[in-house]
Amino acid sequence: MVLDSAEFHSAVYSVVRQIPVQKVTTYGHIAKLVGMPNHSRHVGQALKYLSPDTNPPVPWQRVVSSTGAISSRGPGTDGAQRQREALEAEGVEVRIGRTGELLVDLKEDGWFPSPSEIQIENEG
DNA sequence: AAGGTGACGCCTA
DNA sequence: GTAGGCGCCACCT
Repeated sequence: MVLDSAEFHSAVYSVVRQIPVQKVTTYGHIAKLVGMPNHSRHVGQALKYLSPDTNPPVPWQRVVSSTGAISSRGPGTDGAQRQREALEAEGVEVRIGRTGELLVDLKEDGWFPSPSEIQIENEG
């Protein structure tokens, strides 16, 4: 498996598509599920390179960092806000941290299946 | 070719 | 509970 391959991307997408509504998981856990536990950053890359018209859709809003924080994507961008709105529209509670960070409760809404509980397109 | 960056995560003070 | 440092590796300059 090569990191920047279509294979890697489709593996990531197939996992993300299996996140249930009103649940969230982390970049790191997805990395583990696709068999590359030290490549959480590349999970973010794969989502970043998603096109809006990807079909079937990939619920990228259900992926957050290991602390439960929604990644800001840098000061001039609205990605974090759009992710918050998408999550709240699904019924997921999003809190605001002291420094204005958007936080979800991983204890309550986290979804961390073992690899055997999911299907990975490339391997199945 | 070389160095910096990033939709991250873990370990240590 | 918070902050800072380091590891990670494809991509961009």
